[in-house]
Amino acid sequence: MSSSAQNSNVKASSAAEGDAPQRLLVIDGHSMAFRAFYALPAENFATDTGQHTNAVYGFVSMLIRMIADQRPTHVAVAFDLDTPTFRSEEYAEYKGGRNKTPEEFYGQIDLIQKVMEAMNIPHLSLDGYEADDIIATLAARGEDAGAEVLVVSGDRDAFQLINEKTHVLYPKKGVSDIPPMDAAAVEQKYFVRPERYSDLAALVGETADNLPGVPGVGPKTAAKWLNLYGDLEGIFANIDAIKGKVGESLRAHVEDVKRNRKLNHLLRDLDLPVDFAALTLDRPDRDAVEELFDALQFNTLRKRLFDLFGEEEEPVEEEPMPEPEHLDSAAGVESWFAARAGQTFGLHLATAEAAGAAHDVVGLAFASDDATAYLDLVHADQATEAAVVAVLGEAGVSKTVHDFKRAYKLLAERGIDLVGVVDDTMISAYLIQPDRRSHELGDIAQFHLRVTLEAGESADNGQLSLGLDDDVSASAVRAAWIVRKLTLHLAGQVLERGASGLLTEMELPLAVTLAHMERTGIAVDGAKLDELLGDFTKTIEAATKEAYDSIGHEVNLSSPKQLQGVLFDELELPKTKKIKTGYTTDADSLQDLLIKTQHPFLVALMAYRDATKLKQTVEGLRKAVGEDGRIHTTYAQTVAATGRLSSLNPNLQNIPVRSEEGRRIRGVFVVGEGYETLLTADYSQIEMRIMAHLSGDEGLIQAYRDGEDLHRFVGSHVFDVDPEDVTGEMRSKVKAMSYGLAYGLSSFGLSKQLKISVDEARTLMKDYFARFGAVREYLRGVVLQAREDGYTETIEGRRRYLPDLSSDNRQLRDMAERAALNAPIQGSAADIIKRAMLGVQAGIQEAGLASRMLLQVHDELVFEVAEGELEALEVLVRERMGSAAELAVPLDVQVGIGRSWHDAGH
DNA sequence: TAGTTTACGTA
DNA sequence: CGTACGTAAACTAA
Repeated sequence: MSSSAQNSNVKASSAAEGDAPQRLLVIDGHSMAFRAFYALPAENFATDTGQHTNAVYGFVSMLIRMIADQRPTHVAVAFDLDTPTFRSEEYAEYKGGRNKTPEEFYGQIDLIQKVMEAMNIPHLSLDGYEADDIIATLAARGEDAGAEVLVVSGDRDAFQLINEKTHVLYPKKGVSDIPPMDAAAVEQKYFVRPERYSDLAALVGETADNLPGVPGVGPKTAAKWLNLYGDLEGIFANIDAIKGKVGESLRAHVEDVKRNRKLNHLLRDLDLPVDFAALTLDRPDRDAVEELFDALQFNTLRKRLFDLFGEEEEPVEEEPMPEPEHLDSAAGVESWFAARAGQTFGLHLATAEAAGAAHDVVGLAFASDDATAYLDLVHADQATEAAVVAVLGEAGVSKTVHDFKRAYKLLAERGIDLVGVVDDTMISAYLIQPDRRSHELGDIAQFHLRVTLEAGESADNGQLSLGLDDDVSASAVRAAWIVRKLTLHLAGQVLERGASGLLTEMELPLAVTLAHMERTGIAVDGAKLDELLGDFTKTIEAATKEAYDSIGHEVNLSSPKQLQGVLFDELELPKTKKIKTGYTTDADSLQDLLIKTQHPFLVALMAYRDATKLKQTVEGLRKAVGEDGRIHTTYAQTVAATGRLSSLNPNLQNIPVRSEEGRRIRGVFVVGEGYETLLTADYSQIEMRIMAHLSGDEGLIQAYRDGEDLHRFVGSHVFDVDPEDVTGEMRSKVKAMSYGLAYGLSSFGLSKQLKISVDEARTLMKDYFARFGAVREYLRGVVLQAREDGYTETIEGRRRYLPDLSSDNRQLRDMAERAALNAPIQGSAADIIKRAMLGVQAGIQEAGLASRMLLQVHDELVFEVAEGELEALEVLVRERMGSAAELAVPLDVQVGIGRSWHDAGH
């Protein structure tokens, strides 16, 4: 015999004994390995030596998930051997006709077995028998030991094992969706109890095992007979009573059925050299796992595995918060901080609703390692306030806050400077998990510390007109205490993820710069705004009338649902792309419909859409104009997963620029009183330059160094013509492709965008990569590396974690791959302009200029230039933006000047 | 009233 | 079947 129970060091655990329920997980090794193999693309999972690992990865991933979800006390994996079994001896064609094992699968079973050995999980196989028999035997032993048994198998023969103690986990698709099958589930699906399943399978046959059943008999007929006559024996006893074609068919194939039944019966009493205790789940052999996973290049899986078996996480015993001290005198403030010199203080601002949507600071909460304090700013006398202002403005006193930019602005409203901030828990949490949707204090406290910020009350909902409110001060103190704890907790993870530099050298200083930009705002011309609103309103009215006339009745042109009725039911235009609620009416499709049908309603509808969009934008801007005649956007520093900023209330990063009508809106953003002009500065083609840099493609790099028209240059190579012979059409195709590549564009997508055939698009891409091979290598490498590491990285080391790169869900995986292609490029561009902003801001200060930075639009900065500073500022901006990163290609900066954003554009 | 869907503006 | 965002209106569910 060649049984291999490798684990001499698996010992009976005492933890699993006693009253604790025992649970045995038995896995069909080959079956699950194949599942994993087909669920994950082999080309994305390979080591440097060329060994494919997709089946290994999927198998181990599935195993980890099973152990985490099911919490078994005992685990075993059974494998088939290549040698003949009693079944193939009996019936030579058993399991014949199967497709040849794919080449990429070779060696992966061995690797899975090695992983099992490293994980101290017994794997078994037995000469002459199949894995199913081993599983059946182990299940029987588990049942005898009083354990609950879970069989994981993609083989339906396992259903015969189901009873009250034993359930089967039968994978539906991939390796992540594995619903448990119990007796009821089998009955629902096959109309017989599990103990009759083998009889049913014998009648119906099993294609996968090359066992033909009775022709014309499916599960329904078989179940009917079995329920009528009890079991197979009963059927045979009454075989002559069965009428019709199927009856004849059955009588003609009795021998086949008997053979099938003999072969699909699983043996439950094999002589296996392990007892139940030997299957006890033990901890992995850490060193062996390290070594093996190094070779397999499984980095994220290693973490998941060790997390699973890691030290049981202590439920965070919440340290009782010290009673807050009330700081109500200058001496009190000074002595409280003096007694804790050198510590880092959690700071939280208590705020109250002020006029409009604004907030006022009404109090300050502090938390040190072992004490908390609250200062009521509303009632504090001047000396007390001066004392705390000194603390806040003292760089030597370290503070940590949640949402530094907000705190900085709130304090700046009162003329207070906040200095010495060494951590912002919102930014730290963001750098650790940039994909999280919320980084609010309560959410990250819950996630990282497993504590609740506040039961019910939030920090700024108190009625404070009369002064100190207990709830408000209490929740502010609590928040400061949590912020302090979070900083301690997050610091290690920030360091571990290489984000310390980003935090202290980039994001924290940037918060101050952004605060200044937000407070400054940008001036708008109110009269011009009103004029635009009138113009767009007129256009809307005209378009609406035209639309109604062309179809003979009214309809809400803003309602996609009503439009569907008009377009596809009433006018019976050709159907567009399907969406959840029917067929899309988006601009692209309307354009297509117009070309096909020339229907005047479409023209009016498109004009209506354009004009309403513009009007909405104008209305939004008008509502956002402050008392100072300026618009103050807010930049979200912890929202975009790639590292970009986003802009809200209002969004000034999506002001129209492409259409002439839309560009008029840029004309309302003007230079403010006392200033000379606006200046815009933008990076030209920064993402393409980053692509050239990251890929190291000599052709692209040289083109940029020579200052060539990049798209013309690429076009001449792709279409194999002289640069001067590149037509406008060729240039725009190449441009679309070049940008598309950074987004993971497919040939299908490219064909759609350029309105060319998929074949033509494919050829275009092929020719592109033939000339710029390094780009293809780079893009391929990004995904492979990210899959291995679990994250992508920008030039400043900003990471984005993409666990879905290993998902067996095709759609999720594809999305993650595209995100992986784009994140380093978009994120590096974000790094560069952030560096540039800090550089420019520092330069303005060093030079003592009165000019100021107003807006950032991803690759563009907008400045308000003070009298006589135009030349100095332009030089400064060009210099600092141009030197914000050292790339293999130059960073080209284009500058425009004008009294409005429109005029300064270029 | 709160959340979702559709559409569309920017880089 | 191209990434990253924010906003608004209509619609749906509670």
